[in-house]
Amino acid sequence: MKPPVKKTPVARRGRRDSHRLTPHELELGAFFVQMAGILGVPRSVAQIYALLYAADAALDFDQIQAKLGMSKGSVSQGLKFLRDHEMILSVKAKGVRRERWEPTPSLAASMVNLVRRQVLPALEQSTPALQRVLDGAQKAGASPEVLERLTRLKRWNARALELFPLMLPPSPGG
Amino acid sequence: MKPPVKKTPVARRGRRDSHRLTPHELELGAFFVQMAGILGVPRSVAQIYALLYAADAALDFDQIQAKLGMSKGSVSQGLKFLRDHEMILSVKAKGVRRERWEPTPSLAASMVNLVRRQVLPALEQSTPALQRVLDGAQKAGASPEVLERLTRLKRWNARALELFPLMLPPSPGG
DNA sequence: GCCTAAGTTCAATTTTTATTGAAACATGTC
DNA sequence: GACATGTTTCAATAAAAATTGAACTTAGGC
Repeated sequence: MKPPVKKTPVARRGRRDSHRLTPHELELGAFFVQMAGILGVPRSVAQIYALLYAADAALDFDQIQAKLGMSKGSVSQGLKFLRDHEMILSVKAKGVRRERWEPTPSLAASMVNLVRRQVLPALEQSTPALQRVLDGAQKAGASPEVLERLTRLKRWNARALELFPLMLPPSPGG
Repeated sequence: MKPPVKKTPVARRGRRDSHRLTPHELELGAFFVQMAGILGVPRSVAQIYALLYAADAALDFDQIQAKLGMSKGSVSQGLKFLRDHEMILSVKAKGVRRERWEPTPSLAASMVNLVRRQVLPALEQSTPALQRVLDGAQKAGASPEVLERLTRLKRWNARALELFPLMLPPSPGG
């Protein structure tokens, strides 16, 4: 599995694009990349977010691509991801086609969104699955210990499912 | 990035090893694999854990290998991971060389361990990094908005760092 | 309504991560 | 202390995930 703390993310940097970023932009990038790693978000997405986060003004597609030295495809997909998770907002001056992007006010809300979308569907799917597992074990004549374990697991899942929305409410602003 | 809900984990199954597992063992395996995916734990580890979780008695190395049809290397590394994270216990009859394994009583405590080990080091590393970023931005004459954002981020990190050990205490049994 | 700049899609490729298996290493038994 | 059994290590390989870039689509100004 991926090591607890990444060795060094040298891979794609060093291919002469880092000179476009200030040292503190780079370090903030590394921070977001690390956090993103924990949440299973790809590094390119984290880099885009970090760039916008440290930017004095909203940036457009080409500025992002240029600063990070990344492909159109990645920028497009990255912005889509960030949009879908309500982590960035478009700032549109009218009469201007080109969109410009800035981070949403609340990073906390953004992260909550992210976690919820990963975890909630999994918990929901699990409820009937665990019931089936328990039934199966019962019919197969499993030991009391196993049945007890599985029952606890099911209860745990149910409780998580009811607690989760309370901890991380839908989106009442941030 | 990995899709929110895995398409189908057909890959390595179907290579004629699933017939060794009952339907409910398989389904529990799928459940743990999914949860593991969210936490960034490889599927082989989740499969081993699921197997032990649904087992009436502690299992040894060879039983695990046979039931899951997986290599010695994977079993060894998987058990090491689970041991390191205190998710399984060895049940040793004396005079018997071979170790046998069962899940630790508290799954909750196990998962807490897992999350802590991923998150805490990241948070700790981040504290000085974010300070440097803020300093850098200040010296570079960043806008008040950016400085404010970075300051909030730093406070957030500090708070997470102090709250985390409280939410997920070291290991007072479970 | 046409033309072009802006953005998206997706198959091919690269990069990263997980798994395998054979050789090396332990450890209990006689 | 030699042997056999049980386990770990790690280089090679396979699988999964991220990234690229060129072809395609969309939207806006004229």
